[in-house]
Amino acid sequence: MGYMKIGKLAQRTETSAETLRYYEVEGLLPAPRRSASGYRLYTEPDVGRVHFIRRARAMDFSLKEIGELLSLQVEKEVATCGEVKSFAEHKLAEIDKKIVELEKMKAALKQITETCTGGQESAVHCTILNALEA
Amino acid sequence: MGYMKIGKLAQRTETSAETLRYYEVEGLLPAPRRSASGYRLYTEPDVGRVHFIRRARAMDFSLKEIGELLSLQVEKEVATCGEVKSFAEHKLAEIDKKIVELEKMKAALKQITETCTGGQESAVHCTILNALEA
DNA sequence: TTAAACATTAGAGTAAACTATAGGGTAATG
DNA sequence: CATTACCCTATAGTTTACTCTAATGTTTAA
Repeated sequence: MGYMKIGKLAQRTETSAETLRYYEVEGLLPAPRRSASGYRLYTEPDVGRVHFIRRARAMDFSLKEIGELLSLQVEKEVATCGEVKSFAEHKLAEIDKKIVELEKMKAALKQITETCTGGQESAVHCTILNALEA
Repeated sequence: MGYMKIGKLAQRTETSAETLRYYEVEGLLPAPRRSASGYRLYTEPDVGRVHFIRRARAMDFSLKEIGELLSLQVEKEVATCGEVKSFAEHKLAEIDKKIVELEKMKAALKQITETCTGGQESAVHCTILNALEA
């Protein structure tokens, strides 16, 4: 008990079975146990792992980057705390950079949506178009 | 006078000539005048248009979306300011969501770097999944 | 004047992240 | 038991946004 097949995992993580198999090929998901007939049998922690992947993807992390983040977990028996810490710090800096970039984008877009009336009038004076041109 | 060939436009917009030709094929740049020998001859407004495209790309608008924005621009008389605004607001919401998620991940990583001693012991307690679940 | 730098086209290649298809076997339902 | 739903592998196709190649013609500078 406690095992689920790929369809269930797909459903619970709002992913397709194809994508899950793809993640396995790409090394993001460990090859799970198999049933006698060869079906993949997943466990609860796999759900968390897939959720993590999906969340990171939504943040535009590449699968490669996600793999690196996840490797923090896989190698926990082997890696020293120091290694993990410096890796995490490195990733932290990257994330900070990403946030800064997004904040810039946000500021630019916000400025233009705020000055735009959003009304029915023609877009001739719409600042979004003007702002993007400037 | 006043005309420039593709190399010049590429240089002034920090784009490659290939990319400019690609934008033309994709309908983002209108087919320009040609010299007697068939060279593309661009004018000043083309610089602005390419800048517009590059800016929008930097804000993660897809080429398709940019095409829509450009057509709004072309149809300035027809399009309403509201149409343009809701377009930008949609993008803004997407960016906001990404930032929120990144902040979560940042917190998780920060927790790791703070609880990690950075010493030689095993990293069992240093996983990002644990941190995110907590 | 001739070599380089630059332009043209058509078409192929690239990378990432899926998504779909074919041709099977297995499990669950009535 | 049969039918439907599900799973398997291997492989091919898709999308986006370029990027490169080949074969060839045109400008420009020494």
